[in-house]
Amino acid sequence: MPELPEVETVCRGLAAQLLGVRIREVEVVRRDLREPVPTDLRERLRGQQLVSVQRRAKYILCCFADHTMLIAHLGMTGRFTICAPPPATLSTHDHVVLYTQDGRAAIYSDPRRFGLLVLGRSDRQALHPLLKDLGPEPLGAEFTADSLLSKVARRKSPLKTLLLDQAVVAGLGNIYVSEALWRARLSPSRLGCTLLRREATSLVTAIRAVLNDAIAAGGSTLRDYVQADGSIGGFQTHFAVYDRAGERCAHRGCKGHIERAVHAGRSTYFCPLCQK
DNA sequence: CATCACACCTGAGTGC
DNA sequence: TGCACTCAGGTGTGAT
Repeated sequence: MPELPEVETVCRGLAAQLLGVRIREVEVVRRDLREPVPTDLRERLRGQQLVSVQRRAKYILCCFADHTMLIAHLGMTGRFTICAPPPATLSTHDHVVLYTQDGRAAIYSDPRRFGLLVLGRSDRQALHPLLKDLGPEPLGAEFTADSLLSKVARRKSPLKTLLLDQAVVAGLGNIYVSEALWRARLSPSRLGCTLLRREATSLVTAIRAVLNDAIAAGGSTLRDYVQADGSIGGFQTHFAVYDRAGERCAHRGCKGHIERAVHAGRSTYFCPLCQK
């Protein structure tokens, strides 16, 4: 579910609402997420003041005044929403609640429990095991045609698979990889080692553009995803290819129809006529 | 190394 | 209405 634009939107919502607040209490309903919720989460966060909310790849990083950092991942179905006042009873899949001193609650929910909540230190962020092997941020200055080429030039996997690899570029998921390849007119089946320099340039541009468009729309909601304030995203109506098998290709003058294929077990959508 | 099938878990949708 | 089955936005593991 939540890919970079969705996680970015959640981070912005959390930051806008919660920067500077103190955690009054922490309630852990169940610990068995993708990794166990740390047993000392409550004592580490209680009384702490939130000083920043950042995103790295698909991770939400909540940094507190003493450099304690809460690392959250939403998996496929996770939500991180702010409630005021806190609900009288929690829902089935609400796993962890942060109650603030000003009478609100940040609720972490995840039906499938593919997400996680763990602790790290904001002053040693880059060394954390979950973060240390991530590739460049696609919206950052380090992500260029050269840096992309250096990571894929010797790889024999399809571009679809490579772009899902968080060590190649950090934050793309199944939807935005299909959308970016369509915008760049590159076939998802093209092997990394065949990518030309000018193609890498268009791919970098396409990735940036689709991510920026999706962030501007508040992300994409297929089913579970909501922003921090509970509202749904708006980009799902702008998909050119994702889940649009059989429809006409939207590139001007292209007579193709969108097809579905499978790469590494995941659906890929593309136009066989204009993506080369 | 690189690649890939599979597992993790729940819920929604489909077809009978 | 119920059941069996497939699929889903992610990622870590282990086999090849």
